[in-house]
Amino acid sequence: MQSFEHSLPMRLYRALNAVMPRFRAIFAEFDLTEPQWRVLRVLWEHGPLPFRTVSERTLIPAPSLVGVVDRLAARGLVERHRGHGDRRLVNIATTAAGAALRERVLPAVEQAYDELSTSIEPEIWAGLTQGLDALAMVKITP
Amino acid sequence: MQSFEHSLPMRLYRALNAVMPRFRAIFAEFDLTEPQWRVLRVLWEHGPLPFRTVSERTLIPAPSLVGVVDRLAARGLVERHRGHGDRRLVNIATTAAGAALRERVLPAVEQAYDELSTSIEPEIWAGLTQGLDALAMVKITP
DNA sequence: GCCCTATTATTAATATATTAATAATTAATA
DNA sequence: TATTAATTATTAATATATTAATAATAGGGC
Repeated sequence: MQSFEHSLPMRLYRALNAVMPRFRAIFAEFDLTEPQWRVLRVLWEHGPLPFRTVSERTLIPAPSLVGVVDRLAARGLVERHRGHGDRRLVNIATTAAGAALRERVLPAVEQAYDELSTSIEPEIWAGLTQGLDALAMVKITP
Repeated sequence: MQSFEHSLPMRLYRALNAVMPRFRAIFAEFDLTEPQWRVLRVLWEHGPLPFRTVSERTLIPAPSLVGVVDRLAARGLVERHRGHGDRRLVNIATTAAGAALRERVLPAVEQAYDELSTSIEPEIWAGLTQGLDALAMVKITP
């Protein structure tokens, strides 16, 4: 029986456990959870997007995203707009308040990210991202 | 603004999203969730362990682990035993049924793991695990 | 135009994550 | 030894993940 703690999934989870608390502490300063941050982050980068696209780019499952958007909308940070052509679609867009939040949150997060990336040797970092991208392309053959 | 989707955390999440569904499908065949599997897995490997140790080795936060152990115990797969020396401690152990489950679950999981590891070039895999271990040691300086 | 199928967002039900608080016990220390 | 502090498991409250089901809409074939 191979060692559980040395398995690839546990290594992935440990890496996330080591890295994310630092970022979540920054999100919490602005009363944002990590999924809420992800939604704002993709909207800041790409502008208004269909619900489904937000789900795909944030990796937040659609049923979870419903509640995340609900809470962001309740705080006046994002808005839902029913699609004009296809009326099944719902577009998500930041409000003025949601857009303004960017100038306060992004710098702190980007600084933490810089500190993270500079704390790893460039060759290690490169091998890591290369391996992660290879994993992400693994064919799922159940 | 750096691309969100190319950030290291999102690469980690995408890698897990690509890899884990295959394993969760196997767990589900035996009516096990992933956290439930992790608890059984460490007990199979190490024998009875204190609650706190199970939490650390499975990476399941203590408050979550309470419910996970509750449900495994309700199904007769594990048991709680109050510590004899330090009566704050709670030891977790598999029952006979929990131990027997191992012979049915482990082979399927190990086969899937073998298929995963052989689907990645050995050098890529090595660079990946090296990078993940480096990340796991990153000092958290908030 | 009608019927069947597919897509989209949502709801429902259960399990887990996260943070803070708590009860029971143990250790430390004056 | 009496009291204070620290540790352990648990509870509570809220948010998210997961799977299945559902309502509304859209498309395709006839």
